[in-house]
Amino acid sequence: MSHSARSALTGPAAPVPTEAEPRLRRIQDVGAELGLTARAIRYYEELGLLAPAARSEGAYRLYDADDVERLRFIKGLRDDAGFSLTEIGQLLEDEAMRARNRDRFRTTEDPAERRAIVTDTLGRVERQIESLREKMARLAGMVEEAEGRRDHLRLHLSELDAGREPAPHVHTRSGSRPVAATLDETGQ
Amino acid sequence: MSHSARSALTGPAAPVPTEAEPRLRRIQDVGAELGLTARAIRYYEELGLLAPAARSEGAYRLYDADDVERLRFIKGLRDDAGFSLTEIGQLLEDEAMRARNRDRFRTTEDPAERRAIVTDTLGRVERQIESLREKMARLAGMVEEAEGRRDHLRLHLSELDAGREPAPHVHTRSGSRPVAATLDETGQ
DNA sequence: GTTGACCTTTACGTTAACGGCAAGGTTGTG
DNA sequence: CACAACCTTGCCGTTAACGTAAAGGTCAAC
Repeated sequence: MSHSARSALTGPAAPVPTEAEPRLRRIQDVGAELGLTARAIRYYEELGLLAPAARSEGAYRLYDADDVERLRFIKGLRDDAGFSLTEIGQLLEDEAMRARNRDRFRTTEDPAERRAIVTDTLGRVERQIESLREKMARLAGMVEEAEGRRDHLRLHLSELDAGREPAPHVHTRSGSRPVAATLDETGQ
Repeated sequence: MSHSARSALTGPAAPVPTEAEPRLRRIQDVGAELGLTARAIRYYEELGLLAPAARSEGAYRLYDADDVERLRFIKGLRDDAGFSLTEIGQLLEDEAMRARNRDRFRTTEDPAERRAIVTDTLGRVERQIESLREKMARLAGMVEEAEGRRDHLRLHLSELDAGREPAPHVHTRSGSRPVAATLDETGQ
């Protein structure tokens, strides 16, 4: 029992996983998992969204689980939240500061300073949340509007099915009232 | 009572609002209200997101309230939901079909056909909602994650304020469990 | 120790979503 | 009618976010 097996699946290039080591992965491997190209990842590093990755002896970029998490976070901000890379940079700058704060926290004993650090970090996180919530709220507004149209159509349809003529067709344009309060979650 | 007044405010260029007419506005006017440049609006028309606008005798683009609504919708999809103009094109194609369906609906008497049309329209709206909800759900996930961090920090802070040392610092990395279930909506 | 898949940097190309300018036409007002 | 402030259609420029190709180095496996 020395080599054999798993070479059939992994091809001619794979980092050696010894014992309980940090588990470092190469760029394309990580990219494939996250749905990012190697170029995109390098670009993010170039923009400073990631710290310069660790390197192998031959200068290959190597990523650990934390790096992958950060990349996943970036991809989330981009795809899910629709932030630009510049905006993401802001949000991550806050994150970087949080990391630095953790260090500062550990290297001081002064309770007042510690409190200040945590308070600062808390503020950053809260602003991050605020930023996300704002987007969500506006998105929610659009969903509600669409749901209003949906409910109107459903009503219309049930009237048709009842064999009667459609209602006066109120033409509920540019409405801002809270439609569909009781019907919430009726779909699917 | 013939002219006078309102020329002091409106400057040397404004469409004449007679009686109860449709109220048509020029491109920059509309753009200013929506936070869009004239160029952007023309570009949207060029991409087919808007139907070619009505024109004045001198070929000026003229927009009515519906056009403005549609533009507001587009801007919402872009800024709030973060969709690309191409994606917006898809969503609006569905909307265009809905409009055509309204016409088809009015020009037929066959109840079966009418039902089919409404059903089709309903399907489109539901897909639109689905699309928005998907984005919202992922965004909500990110918010929850951030709220988890926030709550952790708050706890930490209150411990500091109590004069004690911080808790073991659980290092809750890459967590996927539903943090902060009971603490929901504690902020603001 | 040679291969083949992967990596490196460098650099130019591409697409989306407009910005900006030129050259000229239109409109409401004085 | 003259004027300022808008508008029109080109058309080229720009920024973001990568794609892609070149020229070469690395790495695990055979």
